Amino acid sequence: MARVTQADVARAAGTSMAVVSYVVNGGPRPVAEATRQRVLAAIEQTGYRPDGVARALVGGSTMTLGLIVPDIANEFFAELAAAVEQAARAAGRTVLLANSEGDASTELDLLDTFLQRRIDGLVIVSQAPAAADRLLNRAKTRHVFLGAAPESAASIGVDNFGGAVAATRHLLEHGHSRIAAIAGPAGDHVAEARLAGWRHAVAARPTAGRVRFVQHPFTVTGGYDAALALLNPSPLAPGGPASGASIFGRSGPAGARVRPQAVFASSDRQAIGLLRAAADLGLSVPDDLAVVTFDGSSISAYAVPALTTIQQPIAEMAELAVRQLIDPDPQPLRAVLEVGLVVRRSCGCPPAHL
Amino acid sequence: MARVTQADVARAAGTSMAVVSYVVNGGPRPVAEATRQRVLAAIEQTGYRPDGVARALVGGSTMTLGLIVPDIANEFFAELAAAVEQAARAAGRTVLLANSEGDASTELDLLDTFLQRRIDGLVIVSQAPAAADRLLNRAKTRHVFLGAAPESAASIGVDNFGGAVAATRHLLEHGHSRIAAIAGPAGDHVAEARLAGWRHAVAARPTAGRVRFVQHPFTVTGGYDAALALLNPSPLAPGGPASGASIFGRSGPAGARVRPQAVFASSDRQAIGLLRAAADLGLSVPDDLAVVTFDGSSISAYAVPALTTIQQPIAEMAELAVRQLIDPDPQPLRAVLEVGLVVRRSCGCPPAHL
DNA sequence: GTGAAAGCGCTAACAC
DNA sequence: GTGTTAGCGCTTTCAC
Repeated sequence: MARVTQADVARAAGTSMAVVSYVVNGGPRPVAEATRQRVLAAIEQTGYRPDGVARALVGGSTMTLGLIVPDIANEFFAELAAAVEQAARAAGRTVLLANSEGDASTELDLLDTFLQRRIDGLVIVSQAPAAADRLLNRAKTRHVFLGAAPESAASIGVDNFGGAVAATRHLLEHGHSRIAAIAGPAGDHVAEARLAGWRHAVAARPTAGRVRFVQHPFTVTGGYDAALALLNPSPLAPGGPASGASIFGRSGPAGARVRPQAVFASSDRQAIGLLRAAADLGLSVPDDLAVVTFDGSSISAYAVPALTTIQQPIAEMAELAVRQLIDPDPQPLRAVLEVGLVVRRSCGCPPAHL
Repeated sequence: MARVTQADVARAAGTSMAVVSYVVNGGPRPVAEATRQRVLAAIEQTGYRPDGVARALVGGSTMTLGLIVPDIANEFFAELAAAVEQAARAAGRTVLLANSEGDASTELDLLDTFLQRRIDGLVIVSQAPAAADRLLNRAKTRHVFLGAAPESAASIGVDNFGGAVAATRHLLEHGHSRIAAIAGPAGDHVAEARLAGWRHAVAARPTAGRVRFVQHPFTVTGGYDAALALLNPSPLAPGGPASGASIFGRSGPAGARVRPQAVFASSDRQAIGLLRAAADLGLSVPDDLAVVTFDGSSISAYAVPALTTIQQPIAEMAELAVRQLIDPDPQPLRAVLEVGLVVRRSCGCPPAHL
């Protein structure tokens, strides 16, 4: 018993393939009710399932959306993937997933593969937006960038600057004046925007005194190292990561540093590293050190203490992206979504429960 | 400029479609080197990319593997997905991902969709193994179950019992005698195996006195609730989840309970909830309460204190699964992989660093 | 070594 | 309302 095809159904129903197609697809031609029933019965009886591959070949659409992220094991992207898959499924689409591993050339290879698979559209957190955009345009494949994106392409981003400002201000409102920052890698678009937001907020209170920031990867170890650089009374060992200068001038010799009262961490993962470093240094969060972070991934809620964070609207991003990809006539999209402050324990606000 | 097809290339190279196919696929017939070069040039010049859909229609294979998990946002499954995608990519396959949301009927729908897409094989963490197996067998689609699986199907599991024994023994070795357990939901295959392991280990030391366990979902809140039930001196509010009896007889009235010195948590997520509950109750981990957990997902390393855990060999599972799916002649597979104890801080062992 | 042609399973004109 | 038929882009037999 090989694959059941439309021809088999047609035979069983005593009709033609075309009619079978019409009832399966509800068109484009009408079918008499009686015939319809016979076909339905035949489908039932034969166990026929339309072949998506053949369908895609003739019809044009594969009903498949691609998703490329740097690392699906990262909770932020995992949550994004879950949201995209859900939105796609709700729209009857299936999603092809791949990790670029943060590597531009891997990403381009992946794109090639997806294009050969004739995906209908792509959601991408890109390492090489310009190149990706070019490739996708040439293939006439719809796509939306999340985060970094070329000017002319559809994209969805969040207000990184505004979020960082809000986070830092919240710390300011707690009465802290020495608020340091753990920034993302230099040159990263998102990292720079968040750093700028922090800068903007602390600059508003010149009494803030010596304010410092360090630039580290968006990882747990990145946050750990950053925290050590920020919190350690002694200077870093040679070869350690570079510290940023105070915005009020170069900070004094390490021995003279005043410990920050609070830290704005640019990502949840970094904040997790910071928490560990604080624990290692015997510092209590939020009593000795207040912390606000950015992302709002589930990890921030699980941490002890729970992290006050700037929440990204992941579900909204996913829905918007999917909608854009399947919209019959899509408008140019260049969304910047609002982020919200989620107050939990790490900033020093009163405890709330799970 | 529409899609570039093989015919275009053939025309440009002054040859036939068949020859183009031969050079693209390196067979099945030989091609003269000179012709080959002309074809290659034509491909380059036209920007031809083979169409995967058409290829799949005739060839049979879509070079696509499916992955169905309950929830990709769960770090354990996210890590699994990353590993599966990586293994698949290394083998030239692409992965179609979907979330069953822990729901059997959603899972079956998903299966249907994947089958229509003609996936070559499927890796599944199933909610309805028997039904899924039947469907997949009927469609002659290869598949491997992770975790719960029908007897006759290919499956990969881990030694849940042995892992739980090792975890509990480690706690015993720390000198604790009152070791409670947070089990997964009753009826869950994996949960039962881990619970049995804990039982086995504590039974070996009858001096353990009153040992208790509670059954809760494999979630952070499940762990939180479980911890409250285990650690609170006062009885639970009415309507709270049921507590298991002591294996040495029903435990006494709540007021008379002795607080456990240690807890074996059946999953990392539950342990995270436990950590939070302990903090809320003013209990220090590991000083007041030692903890060992199960899974070894990244979250366990990030927690403060870092969690001592039973690590599942995720990469190995993924590689084994993918290999099984693409193996030209697959042997029946019924693997039970070993798990390892990863010692960190939560059990009371001396601190180690990030 | 190369090419013509027969499908893979389906949809959608286009006739009837 | 229903059936015939021409492809969709590709692989692969089979002749030359």
